[in-house]
Amino acid sequence: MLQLLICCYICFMLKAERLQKIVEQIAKDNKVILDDLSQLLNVSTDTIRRDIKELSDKGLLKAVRGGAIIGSPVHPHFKERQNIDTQHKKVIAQKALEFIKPGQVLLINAGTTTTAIVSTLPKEIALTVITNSFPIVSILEDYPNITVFFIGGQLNKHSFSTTGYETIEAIRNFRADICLLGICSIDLKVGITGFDHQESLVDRAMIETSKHIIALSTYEKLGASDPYYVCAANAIDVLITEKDPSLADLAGFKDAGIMIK
Amino acid sequence: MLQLLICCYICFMLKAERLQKIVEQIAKDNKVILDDLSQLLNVSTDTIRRDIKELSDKGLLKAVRGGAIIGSPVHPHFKERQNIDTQHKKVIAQKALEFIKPGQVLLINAGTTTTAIVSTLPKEIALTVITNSFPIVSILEDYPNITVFFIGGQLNKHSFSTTGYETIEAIRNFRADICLLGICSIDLKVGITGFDHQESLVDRAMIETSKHIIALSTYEKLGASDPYYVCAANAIDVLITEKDPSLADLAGFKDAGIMIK
DNA sequence: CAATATTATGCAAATATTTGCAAACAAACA
DNA sequence: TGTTTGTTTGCAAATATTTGCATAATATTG
Repeated sequence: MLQLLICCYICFMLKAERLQKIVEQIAKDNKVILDDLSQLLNVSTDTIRRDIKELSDKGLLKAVRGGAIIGSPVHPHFKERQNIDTQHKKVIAQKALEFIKPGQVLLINAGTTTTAIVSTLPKEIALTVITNSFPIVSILEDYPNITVFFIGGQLNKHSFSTTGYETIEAIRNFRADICLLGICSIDLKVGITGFDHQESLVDRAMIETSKHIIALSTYEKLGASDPYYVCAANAIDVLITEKDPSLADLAGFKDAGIMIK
Repeated sequence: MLQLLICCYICFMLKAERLQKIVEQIAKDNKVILDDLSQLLNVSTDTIRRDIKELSDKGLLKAVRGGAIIGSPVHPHFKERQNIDTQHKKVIAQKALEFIKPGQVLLINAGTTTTAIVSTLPKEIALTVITNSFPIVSILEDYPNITVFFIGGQLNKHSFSTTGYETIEAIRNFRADICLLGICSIDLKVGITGFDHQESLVDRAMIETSKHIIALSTYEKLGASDPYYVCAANAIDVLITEKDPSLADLAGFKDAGIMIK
């Protein structure tokens, strides 16, 4: 402890280093105290508070008055929401929210964009969410009015989701109002395609069992294509990107009967 | 207890921590006494009273005159349970390991004891694990040679697992070599019983579809009983506790044909 | 019913958090 | 090099929460 103190006192410390030390401390003691950290890391309590807020947003700990305590017993890896805070995804998430109404049944596939949407849902909203994504279920743990059905199957250690025969069979037992579909690529002619065969099959099953499909894609993925076919472009009802829907590039999708947001 | 006292007396304590300790105590003793807590946690009785009211509002306990008792037959939150009895759970985990051989198919239910076992598995072991526990699947993410099937169903926000019709149906599609069953209570006459109805049903389904059943229980749960029946005591093959298997109290189980470890 | 113990409420002091702001600093670019 | 842009950090005022105490209300017991 003294070593840590000396080290921190003498040498300059990167912000990332500080965050790491906070996470380490939480892992060790199950808690951190704001003032202690402030002294230990030689920064103001304001900074520590902001750090804790940041880590809390990522789901790595739980901010409480005066410090922070350990979050859920779910592995941090499942909760890492590092890549979802990008500006683009926030914009898409905001746009998607207006389609989601209390009481609906949502089917949500695994991906950083859909995870971003889920993490921006209002805390008290009442919904039924069906998903095969572990990060999404870890977020929804804290939503008291959301009933969550998790779709079982074989764990896919790369996408943090389940895939395979059991997953697809399980999906077919549901019927959702809206499918929120984070997609790899979409092209008017080729349709929606994906990078992972198993996930493509899951996406297809989700589409088939949902009344309305809302596809989520960053602008750069438009017109691209990947190895595995999911569905035709006009199988979707709404396409949300981070750009202005009146952009010329998007006209083709509109003509195909897809609502652009 | 003395340690707790000293700790609390010396070091500053977050409010959130205090609330956790109250819930832990409830989980352990089924009750808390207001004045005791006040002394133990070094705050006024008013504060404890407000704490109890807060927890009672959340449904984690039931406020009664002079303290609080265990609330509904809902388990305290997993988070608050995970630190209880850790030493015992480590011992049980070590004993359980000798039954697990490479190549086996394991069916594992949700609970802190089974989670402890999984986290002590050797990193390179090759297994197939079927589970409905989110903490367990999050641990197994890092095991390259373990194939994981996750059993879907409705998310149970208290136990971090899935339960319900879909879960039970999905379990019936598997056939496991070994079922690792963390249990609430076991009594020779009454059998194995549980606190949560849904989880009891899941446990039963797991038992029915496994060749060998290894039940895991801390010693204090022996001879106890809970509201929901799971199975007869002799339905299990092995019972592991943290105590020496030659203890007199355990003789009855041996006579019933259960191997004690 | 009276005596006693327990709980609820209002209040004020201490403490923590939020918010806006400005200085310091770093990265990108002409 | 200088300028711009964005991030990080500390400060301070406004706000909110927590806590213990005093007091009133309520429940328990004989």
